Amino acid sequence: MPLKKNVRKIRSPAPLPRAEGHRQTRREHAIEIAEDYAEAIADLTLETGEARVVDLAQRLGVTHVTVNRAIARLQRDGFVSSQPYRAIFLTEKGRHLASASKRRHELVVAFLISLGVSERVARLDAEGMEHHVSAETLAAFQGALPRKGQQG
Amino acid sequence: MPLKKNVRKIRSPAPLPRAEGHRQTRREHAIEIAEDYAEAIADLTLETGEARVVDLAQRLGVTHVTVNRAIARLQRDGFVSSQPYRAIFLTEKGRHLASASKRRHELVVAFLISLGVSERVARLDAEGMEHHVSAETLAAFQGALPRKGQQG
DNA sequence: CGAATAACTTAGCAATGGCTACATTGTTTC
DNA sequence: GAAACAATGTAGCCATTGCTAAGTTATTCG
Ligand SMILES: [Mn+2]
Ligand SMILES: [Mn+2]
Ligand SMILES: [Mn+2]
Ligand SMILES: [Mn+2]
Repeated sequence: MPLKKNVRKIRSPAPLPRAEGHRQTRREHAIEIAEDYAEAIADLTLETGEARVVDLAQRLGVTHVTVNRAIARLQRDGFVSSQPYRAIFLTEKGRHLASASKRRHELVVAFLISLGVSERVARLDAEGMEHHVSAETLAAFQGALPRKGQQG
Repeated sequence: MPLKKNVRKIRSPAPLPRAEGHRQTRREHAIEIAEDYAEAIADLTLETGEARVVDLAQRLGVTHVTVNRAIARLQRDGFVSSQPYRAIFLTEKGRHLASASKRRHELVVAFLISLGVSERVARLDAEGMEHHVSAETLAAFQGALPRKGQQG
């Protein structure tokens, strides 16, 4: 029997509509690429002195064309600055995003390893999980980490 | 100094190229919607007797049009069967996906709560994290869960 | 220096997944 | 049974994110 009218349901204390989780997930996905690129650009700059399109493509597992267009979006959104045929640089905003992302990423990896997950799988899973770990959950991960309680 | 040729680097034991994590993440994102819809359809069918477009839209936080097109893709991929103006049903394949997804989802929520994360945030974060939790990591979550070691 | 090569850019295709506006079909209600 | 309404479907828009093919620019090397 389709087309049955929605009955108004009586609820007690507003129990977190399920849609909220999906909305949050979509929001996180919308900035995920910015986070991964920022991290990669920061890493490459540190490791090799500059971030080039080809190296980003290699590291992210996409073609250089995909990187090119992503960089254009990141520049539009204020995360990087770039000029034609030159290397890519993070803006202040981009550096902040990179360092926050990098810290969270490494914490997630360390936490998974501390749980007994193999390093390989920890690194693979963390690449996706990291973007959905809120501040509260990150703090819980950090708190559950064995030693060096400070932050080292 | 841009346009510097890539130097061939000498490596020892093949240390998991970083691109692999990003590739895995993209693969997971490609089936994420199927997983969430399968779960939602199974839940609604159990709770209210059938899964209707409006109820799915409500639960997933999108418009009914978005649901409609998603259902078309799911049917194309063999996860659901549907006829115009009728409710939506899971295929065998869809039911399997739903039950695996539901089990993983609930385990992730329970694990986060056991870590001290508030139920609200646990539910919000789990909605995105779940799709990136591999079998190995899920087992580690389960192993770290307080009691009822079996699976209840 | 000029040719070869590597890196980068541009053009254009496709799938996904969101939307609004409008059309159609079932269900309820009078 | 017809009007009103709820639900579903269709048309068409847009942004993102992947791709291949072809063109352009910078670097390197003979
Ligand atoms: Mn990532
Ligand atoms: Mn994700
Ligand atoms: Mn779920
Ligand atoms: Mn989910």
